[in-house]
Amino acid sequence: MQSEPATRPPTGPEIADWVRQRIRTGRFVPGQRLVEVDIIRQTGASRSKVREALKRLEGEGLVEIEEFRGASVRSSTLDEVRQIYRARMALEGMAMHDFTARADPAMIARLQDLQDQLDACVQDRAPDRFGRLNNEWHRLIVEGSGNKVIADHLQRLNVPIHRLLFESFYDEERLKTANADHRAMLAMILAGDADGAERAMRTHIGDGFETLARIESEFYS
Amino acid sequence: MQSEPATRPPTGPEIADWVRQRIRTGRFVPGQRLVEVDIIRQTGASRSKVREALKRLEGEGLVEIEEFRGASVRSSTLDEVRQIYRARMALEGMAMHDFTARADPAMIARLQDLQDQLDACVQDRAPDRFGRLNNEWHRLIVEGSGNKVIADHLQRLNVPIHRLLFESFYDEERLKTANADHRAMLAMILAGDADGAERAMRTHIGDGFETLARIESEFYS
DNA sequence: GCTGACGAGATTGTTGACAATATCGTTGAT
DNA sequence: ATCAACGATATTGTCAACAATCTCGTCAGC
Repeated sequence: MQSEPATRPPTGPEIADWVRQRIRTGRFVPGQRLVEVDIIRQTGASRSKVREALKRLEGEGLVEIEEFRGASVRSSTLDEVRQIYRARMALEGMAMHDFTARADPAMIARLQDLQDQLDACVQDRAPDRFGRLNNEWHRLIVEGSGNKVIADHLQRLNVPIHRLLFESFYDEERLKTANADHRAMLAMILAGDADGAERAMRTHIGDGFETLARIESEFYS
Repeated sequence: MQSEPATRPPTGPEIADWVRQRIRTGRFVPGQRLVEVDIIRQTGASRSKVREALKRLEGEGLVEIEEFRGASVRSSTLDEVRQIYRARMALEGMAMHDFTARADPAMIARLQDLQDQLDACVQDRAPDRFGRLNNEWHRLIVEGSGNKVIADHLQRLNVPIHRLLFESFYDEERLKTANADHRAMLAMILAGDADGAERAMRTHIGDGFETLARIESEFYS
């Protein structure tokens, strides 16, 4: 980001992205304080923009701001992660319902294309690529539902997942079952079974939380 | 708010509340520009605080901020209101599900108490009071679900409903059916039927949107 | 009369300085 | 050695002045 020192200074949302990314990849760990001056030095932004970005991230629940102590990366309890997943089940389930009901042929084609690539990842045991394609799959459903309000709220429901957890999230077993879920949902979409697709999405996300919880309990034992 | 000129200046969130209220009660109408200096004069806050509040409200979707043109009250299309209600169906439905599953006796007692008061409102034809108690009823369900994440997101899902719409929202017919819904849900909660209660909540909110849409189409014809 | 350029005033965006508070090492008493 | 009071430094919160941009009335030219 600071490779070209002569470019325009970053805007507020860009700083927010920058911090978000660093939290996701584990360069900022839970509890770590986010000192404004450090972020200014590393990004070249002005203080107002940095403060604006931090406030935004506080709204997303990623950082915590205490008066006169500044921002620090929030560490969520397992129970809070459960609540986040519960909200995702509700919203993404609804998105799946509406996606199925609207069923644009072009969208379905894109979904099938993605599905083929996901199948390939399972065959090749490529968990990293699978993770990215998986994100795209979920985003496609949400965008395709045509509900921007739900899309907005889901964007703010990102779990502050640590790097170590992430790396072990997609073991071979999980990869297979997740992909099987995807294929089952695709079938229901093609059949126009909106209620069934919604239920499937909810259990799919619920299973994701179970997996995460299992890993976390192993991780801390 | 400025009745006592010697009190401490209002904080950011307080300004946000102040503006929110004025939008809800129709003193700020959709499209109206919110000039920073005016808000400063009327609330006694500093400019930074006002700007902070407006940014927050932009995040909630209540106001729109254009560069060098400032904030104005956003007017949502009927389709966007539909999306909002769709999100509320998903989240409040899930909240109802979890509330039923957790079923704290003290909470249920409070709910029954509220229900009695609502019944009285229907008898007395007191739509204003009914509206307030209705809000409380919904909030009780959400709080009682124990999911703060969902509670947070629902708080940001308030529809910018105009005063005129609001006044005709609770006609006698609507009052009766809404209250019947509430009583049916209470029965399901007592029976421990979480899935049924969730479905009932979803259709209840869906009906609310239908009513709103019907009024709006009458209003603009 | 109509149109477009122009400029004064109004409004928002940004920056930097200053105030308020926390942090942390130091010192001195017990 | 321990601990509390203190002070220097670091960090955040607030505000006011300045810069950038928009708005709208005015006026010259056609």
